[in-house]
Amino acid sequence: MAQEQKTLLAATDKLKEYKIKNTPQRQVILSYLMTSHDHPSIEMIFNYVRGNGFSVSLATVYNTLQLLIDNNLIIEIAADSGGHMRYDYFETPHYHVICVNCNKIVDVYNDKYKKNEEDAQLETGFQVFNSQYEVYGLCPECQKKLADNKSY
Amino acid sequence: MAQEQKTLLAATDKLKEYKIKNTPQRQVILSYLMTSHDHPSIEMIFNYVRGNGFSVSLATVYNTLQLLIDNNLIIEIAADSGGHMRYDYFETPHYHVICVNCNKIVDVYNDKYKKNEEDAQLETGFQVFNSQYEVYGLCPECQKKLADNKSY
DNA sequence: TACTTTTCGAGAATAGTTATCAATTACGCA
DNA sequence: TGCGTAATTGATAACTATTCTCGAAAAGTA
Repeated sequence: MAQEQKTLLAATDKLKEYKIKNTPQRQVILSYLMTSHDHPSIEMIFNYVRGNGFSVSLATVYNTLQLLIDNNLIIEIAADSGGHMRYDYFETPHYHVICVNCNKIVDVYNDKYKKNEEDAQLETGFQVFNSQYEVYGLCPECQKKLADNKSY
Repeated sequence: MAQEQKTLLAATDKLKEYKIKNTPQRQVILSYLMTSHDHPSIEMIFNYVRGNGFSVSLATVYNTLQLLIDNNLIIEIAADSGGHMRYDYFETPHYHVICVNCNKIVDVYNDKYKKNEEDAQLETGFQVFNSQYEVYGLCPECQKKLADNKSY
């Protein structure tokens, strides 16, 4: 069986598990998020779905993403400059290191930051569901690029 | 001297310290962010400045906030539902606990989460400038409100 | 005080997101 | 297996947050 179909099935299972009505659009969007590591934007998702031969509208992409967020299956990342939100499947806790120059997003699979959730709960009385950590800096490539430009 | 004037002076000093050209609009916006703890939105800032007898346009609010962000004086918080960005003076490291129901934002002054910056730097080779941590949950009031609604 | 440069601001332009609603589809149930 | 109901889809319109434009005004410097 092709890898592509396997992930479609995995996405279908997830949708069932969360009692989300199973449509082709949702399968493709979720399977894309489950397998890709490129933290796609709305536009990338829209193009991906159409590129794979499924019909879809922007409205459906927005609706589906909101649904997946509400079910805590994916998270939204504010990748500042450019102003485009990015989306990420969030089964395994990890945090994001974001380049302020080129907007690249790198995953770090380390859930130490999650430990603060308990503190937050104790401190504020909130019932905590989730937490996110983002680190901002310059990626190695942009460090080099900017250093080269300066040494004129 | 009135408290209000003191914070205006404090804001002026900050602007000088960061070599940002000193204008009434910038003074008022920065002093508002330095003293208020309500993580205001663009609109709230706009209204505050006009409400205090200063002329300002939305464009200026946007420009000023971007300038302050670029100088790492303030940070932008994505307070999801509603889609309005919120702004916060960021001299003392702290993180934000956000109610997913009413969008209230509570500060927790604890910089443990900042320790992950070193990890991130080692792991990714990024030159790290800053990091942010957000916790999502239900505030005590909304917990109560929702519990009451369910027990009909 | 005069000069140069930067900033301000009103409104136009843009772009991301949400709303609308008829046609279609999914899925529980007999 | 097929029917009926409720949910979803999608093209487009509407909306709204943000950015752009550019002449006027103000800030900082000598």
